Amino acid sequence: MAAKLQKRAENTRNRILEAAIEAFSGNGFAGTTVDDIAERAGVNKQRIYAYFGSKGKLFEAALLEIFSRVKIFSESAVSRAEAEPEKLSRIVLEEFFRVHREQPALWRLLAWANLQGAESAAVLSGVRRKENRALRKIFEIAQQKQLISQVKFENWLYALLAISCFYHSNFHTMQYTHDPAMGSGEWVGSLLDDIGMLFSRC
Amino acid sequence: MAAKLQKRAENTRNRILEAAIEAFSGNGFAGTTVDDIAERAGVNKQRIYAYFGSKGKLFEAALLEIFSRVKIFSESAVSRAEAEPEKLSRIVLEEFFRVHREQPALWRLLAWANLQGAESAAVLSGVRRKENRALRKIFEIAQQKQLISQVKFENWLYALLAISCFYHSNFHTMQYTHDPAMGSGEWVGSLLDDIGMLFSRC
DNA sequence: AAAGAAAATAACCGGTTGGTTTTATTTTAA
DNA sequence: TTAAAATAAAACCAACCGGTTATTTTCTTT
Repeated sequence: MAAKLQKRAENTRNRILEAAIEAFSGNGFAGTTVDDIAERAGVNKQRIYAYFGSKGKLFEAALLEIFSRVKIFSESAVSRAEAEPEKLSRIVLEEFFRVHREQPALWRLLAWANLQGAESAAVLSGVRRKENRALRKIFEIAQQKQLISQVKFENWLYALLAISCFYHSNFHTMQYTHDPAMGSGEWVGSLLDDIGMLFSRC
Repeated sequence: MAAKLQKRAENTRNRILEAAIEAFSGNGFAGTTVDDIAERAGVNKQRIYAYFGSKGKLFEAALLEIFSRVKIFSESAVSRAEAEPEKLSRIVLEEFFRVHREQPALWRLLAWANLQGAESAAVLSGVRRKENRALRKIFEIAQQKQLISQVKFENWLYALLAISCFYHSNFHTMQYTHDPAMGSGEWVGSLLDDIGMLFSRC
């Protein structure tokens, strides 16, 4: 870890990280060259090794960085959920869809990392714990009010994460194997309606 | 397309396809070398170009091949569903989990293909149409019997596909960002229970 | 303002790998 | 026997990781 960087160095480091997110997200680890990252960042290649040590460690840094950049749950969503707790599942789902649409680098980097195996994933240890705890509280309140059926929080959240992430991460192939209309806004709307219905209290 | 190959040639072609599935599934397109595939297949590298033309076309062939090898729905599952149609969602979900566990090459190749963009996905055009139709019939019968709530078949199937595929394709990272216990059999059992509950009629 | 430290660049290279093609030769099947 | 199938070996050219060295620019401290 670089102990104390000057402002300029910090800026260079950030530009490298930003470029790494773009490049790795787009082409994966094996498909990305260090030269490409250097060029995107407008930085000399040697700086990459100076600040991150190796291509592999840069990938891990990029993976960690994307999590710190992406807020998975907006303030406005929280207030919506507090105002209409009976629509909690639908609101959360909409948020997840929005995040994945706006920040494709998130699901893409995750997908690359998972395909590569367990190694690079370890940097994510404990990430998102705070957000999950906050969401759990809202969930439990809604459940106490009998607005959500008696399922475990983990399973409920897992399903919403899966349904939103999978849409983006399998978009291309699912158009051929599932439904060619998947790309339209109405399709997503109908999906959210139906899932929201299934997830509301029985 | 090779018009009429001798038995030996057919066998060689199949060995290449098998090796390509293994290699591409494990290391992705950029991470796999043609030499590696040739070695796995026990075949001269030149044969690959003779039968498939290029690394890219071989990838597409492997993607298509894995679909023809994987039956997504077993006979025994069909009979279970006919015997207990009220458990249809749970049965289908179990089947999907089983397929992805037994044939990781399926979700892996799909994940690589989706990350690469739209190009290689086009070979999948229409694949699985027959299976989807068969499943739709079972679904509609269960819905007429009021055993499943009034959601669209596409949305219902989409959710089950997402929940089962995402578990495997995001297993490593989700252990850190969601729940370290994800790997246990009880975890999956609990998930299937809860999803099955949510998806049964309200 | 000058000196010294930190940050960044330019340019190259060494060794390796990779996709694809070619040529010549050998094995197998009809 | 003859054609198809397969091998062996090399070659081409481009790209890539990681690192080095020498030089220049910028910042901080005195």
